[in-house]
Amino acid sequence: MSSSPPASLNPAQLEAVHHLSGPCLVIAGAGSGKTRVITTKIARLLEGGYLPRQIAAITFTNKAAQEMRERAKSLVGPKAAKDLAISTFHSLGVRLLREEGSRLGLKEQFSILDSDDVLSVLKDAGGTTDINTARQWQWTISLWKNQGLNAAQAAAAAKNDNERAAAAVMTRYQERLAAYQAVDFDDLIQLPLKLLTTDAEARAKWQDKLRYVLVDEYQDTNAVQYELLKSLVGDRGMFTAVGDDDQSIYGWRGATIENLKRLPSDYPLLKVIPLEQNYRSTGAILRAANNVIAGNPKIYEKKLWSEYGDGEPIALLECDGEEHEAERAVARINALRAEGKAPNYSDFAILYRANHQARIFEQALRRAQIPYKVSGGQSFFDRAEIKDLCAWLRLLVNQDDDPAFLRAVSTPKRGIGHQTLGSLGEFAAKWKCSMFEALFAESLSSALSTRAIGSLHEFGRYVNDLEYRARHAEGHEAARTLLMEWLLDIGYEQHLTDSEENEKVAAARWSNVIDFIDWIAKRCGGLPEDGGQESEKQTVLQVAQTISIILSIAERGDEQDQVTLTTLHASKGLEWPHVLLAGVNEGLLPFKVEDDDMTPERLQEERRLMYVGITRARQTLAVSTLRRRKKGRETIAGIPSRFIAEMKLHEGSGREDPREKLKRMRAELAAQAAARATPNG
DNA sequence: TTAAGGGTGATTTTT
DNA sequence: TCACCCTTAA
Repeated sequence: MSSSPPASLNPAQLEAVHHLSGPCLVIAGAGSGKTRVITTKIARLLEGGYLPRQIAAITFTNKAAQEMRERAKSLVGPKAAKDLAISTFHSLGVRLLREEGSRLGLKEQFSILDSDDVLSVLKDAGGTTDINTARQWQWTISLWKNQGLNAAQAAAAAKNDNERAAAAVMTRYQERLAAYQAVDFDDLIQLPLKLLTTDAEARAKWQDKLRYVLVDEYQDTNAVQYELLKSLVGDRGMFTAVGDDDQSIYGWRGATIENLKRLPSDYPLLKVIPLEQNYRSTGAILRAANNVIAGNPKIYEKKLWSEYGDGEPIALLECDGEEHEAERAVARINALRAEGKAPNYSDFAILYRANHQARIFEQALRRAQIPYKVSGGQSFFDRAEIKDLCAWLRLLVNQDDDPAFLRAVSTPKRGIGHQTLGSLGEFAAKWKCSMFEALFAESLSSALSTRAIGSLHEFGRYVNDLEYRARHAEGHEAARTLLMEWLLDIGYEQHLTDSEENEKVAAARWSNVIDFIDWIAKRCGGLPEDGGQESEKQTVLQVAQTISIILSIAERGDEQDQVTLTTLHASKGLEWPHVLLAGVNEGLLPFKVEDDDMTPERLQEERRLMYVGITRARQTLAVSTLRRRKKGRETIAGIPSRFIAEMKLHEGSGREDPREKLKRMRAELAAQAAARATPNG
């Protein structure tokens, strides 16, 4: 490998890559090649003597982490790439807690609850069956945790009855997590921070382990993540934060751009490097983006530019209602394809503010027989009933899977409540074993009543029995029989009817369950294939073992030639040759519900959302707005978003507006005449 | 009185 | 699309 990065990096990128002596903040405009900077910098660090495992690159999503590792691999080779500590905030937290959790009284195999698990613990802890109440609590508690508040502090900060109730539930919730030896996603950040701030030995150890830290999407960090980074990098402050204040759109879930503002004062040696050259969009698109974002106060000055030509002017589509908007979107897609400007359907994206806006576009695209995919919607496997059953299967495969145990043991309810599970959890923590293992321990009788132990044993025996049968049921018929027996044994259909008021919903859930059973049974084989041959038979247990792999492949529906429909939020980080921003109306973008006062901060975040949307486009951008929209039975006037005016579509290049062009030419002629009149000043 | 069916309204989401 | 509310019919 050459000693210097590829010559094709621009000066700002080079500066960002080569600044190794201290803290570095890269303000990476949209499409400015930030991933390239991060991966090149990793290569540079390796050359500078860092070991791969000493370099931590932190992202927000698993997908981003995976992509970064891939990109790094092509630059530094597979061996070094494998050892790099590239991970999400949360998986870094998991790593820390697995290794050091004992210092916080956490057993090594603690459980991580997903948001579904959290919801059921909250329902239980708060004594409600109402999902919306529980969701409200979950939301409030999570925000508090993201601000670094514990239950007591939250109680003190609570401003109204709802918040006071949430704080009270939070206390019980935390007790329960502790008893189960479980943590939630927020704890994966909060607890490592607690460890590093209270335990000097652990802090020194980890600061030594991770010598250099790179953070991607820095503008999305919350208060707790800021503190975690701060204690990870210590006084040495060897880190590179890469982010864009103009793309901070997650304030509502705790991200704070204070983290960007604070950085220079917390690290006086901080080197701030803006990346302004854009390698993605045409001049017209960038001009509109710059014009819109100019309405926001700046933290760091930055203006995107590119070497590409001005390109197509931005199209403004004024529509008579949602149906019309969808029709025009379809027409535009067909037109651009007919003109040969877009060979593939995957060159198009339709972006909108709220998920439900996808519906009407789906209808229109289906009618026009244009393939599309809606990203963001929850998949079949995210449904509660499917996750219930997956928990059972996971437990069959691995009895030490505590979250699976907790879910299976309590769905359906079988007289094993949180008291029993709490004691079992404590017992398991004490003996450093899984909850399932603990359940058969002799000495458990000292911790639990005979009756509780009886129920637990009954459950344990049933799981073992089921595991035995699953090991032997082979082929789709045997599988289906077994799986249906299982559902009957645990009374799952009854559970659905009991837990759901609405009979129709319960029936729909049950039908999902049947689909899922069929899906597994089919995978157990023994069915004739295309060649007439029977497929190879597998046992239910074998299929259960591969289920997580199958699920992750099943999710991969991309690679297809389809138009993308997605929310503005989910579009961040992506790009398409042709983008349509839909429903750019007051009330929707910026979003506003009746009688709420829009704070300047809220409006600014909405503006950044618009900015993110605009900068997704490479070649053409269309912005559609509703002149009329339906409200109930009547049609009301739609007001175009203020952001449309802010784009200043008729200013700038002079190409779109002949009047502007004329004015400029006159001014130029006058200037020339003036220059001739007074030669050389 | 109850069930069924239409109409309506909807922030944004990852771990 | 999905959940909820209100109307309507038996």
